[in-house]
Amino acid sequence: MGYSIGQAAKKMGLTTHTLRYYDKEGLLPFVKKSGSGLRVFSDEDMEWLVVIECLKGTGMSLKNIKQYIDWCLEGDATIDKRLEMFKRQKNKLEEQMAELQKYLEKINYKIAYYTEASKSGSVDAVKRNAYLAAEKKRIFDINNAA
Amino acid sequence: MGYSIGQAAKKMGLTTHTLRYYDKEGLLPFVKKSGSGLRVFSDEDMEWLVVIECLKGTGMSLKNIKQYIDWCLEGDATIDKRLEMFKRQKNKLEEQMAELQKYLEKINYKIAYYTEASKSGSVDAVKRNAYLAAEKKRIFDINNAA
DNA sequence: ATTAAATTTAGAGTTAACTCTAAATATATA
DNA sequence: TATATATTTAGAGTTAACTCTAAATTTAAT
Repeated sequence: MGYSIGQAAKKMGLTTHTLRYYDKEGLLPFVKKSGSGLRVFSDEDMEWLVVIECLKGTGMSLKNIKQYIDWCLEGDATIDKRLEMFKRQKNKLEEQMAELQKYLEKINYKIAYYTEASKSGSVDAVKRNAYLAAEKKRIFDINNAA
Repeated sequence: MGYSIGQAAKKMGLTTHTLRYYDKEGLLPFVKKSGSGLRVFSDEDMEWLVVIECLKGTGMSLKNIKQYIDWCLEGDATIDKRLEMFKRQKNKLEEQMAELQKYLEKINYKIAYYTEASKSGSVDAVKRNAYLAAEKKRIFDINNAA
């Protein structure tokens, strides 16, 4: 009915070192210890880890994640702060996704460029390809609108 | 017809310190110096910076970015290596985008959860909301299929 | 009951990517 | 031409997030 730190780490794709580090940093105040002092992760604890992973994966620092967890411990008085935090994180995430979309366009250009270069065995010919030159200007020119 | 390091930094949203650091790490072998030793960034150099930013923004280490730049300096013999590198980076990027999409679902759940909690002034009532409980199980349960 | 594997702690060490400093030189502004 | 601002270098310092170690204790496997 509970997971050892090793089992929890495996489920989350983390190391036990990392989980103990998170605990030391105050990110896992909800994880209980057994009579002999071993950490026992419940299913609910695993859900906390999923939230931590989500915030970390969207670029939040461990310090700010701890802030959120502290607000949770404080109770209902912090509900609006937590709501605002997730709204801000959603905005940040949507900006990240838009940024990645632009990176994808650049990488697709490079793949097209090097695919042509590979065919002809040289980049010189590709530099005279009008379509790729126009795409390059559109996608990479720093003086275009951001 | 060329940018100073300060102008280049401003255009890229970086600091001059960072550009000099990149240069020291071998990422900017193409940037020329003026007669008196000042770096002069051409438009083409700015395009290199855009590529570096793209690779960095999609999670490539500066060390691996340098590897790519070294291949470019080596010439046509490395075209296929460069093509494969961008294909790998595209795969990585698509995985990242899928991951962010999943994070967005989690954050949207949290916003729905705390919006309800904010209305009632307490999280307790929300925990009895059947729809949110089902969504929580679907979105956060570690034992569901990844 | 042995043995092997996992866990505990405190604390030291590592890594990547900056970030800053100081003193000298160069460039732009009034 | 003064003065202010920008740039140069080498090298030191910082930060976040791990990552590892060692010695003791606990748990699981035979």
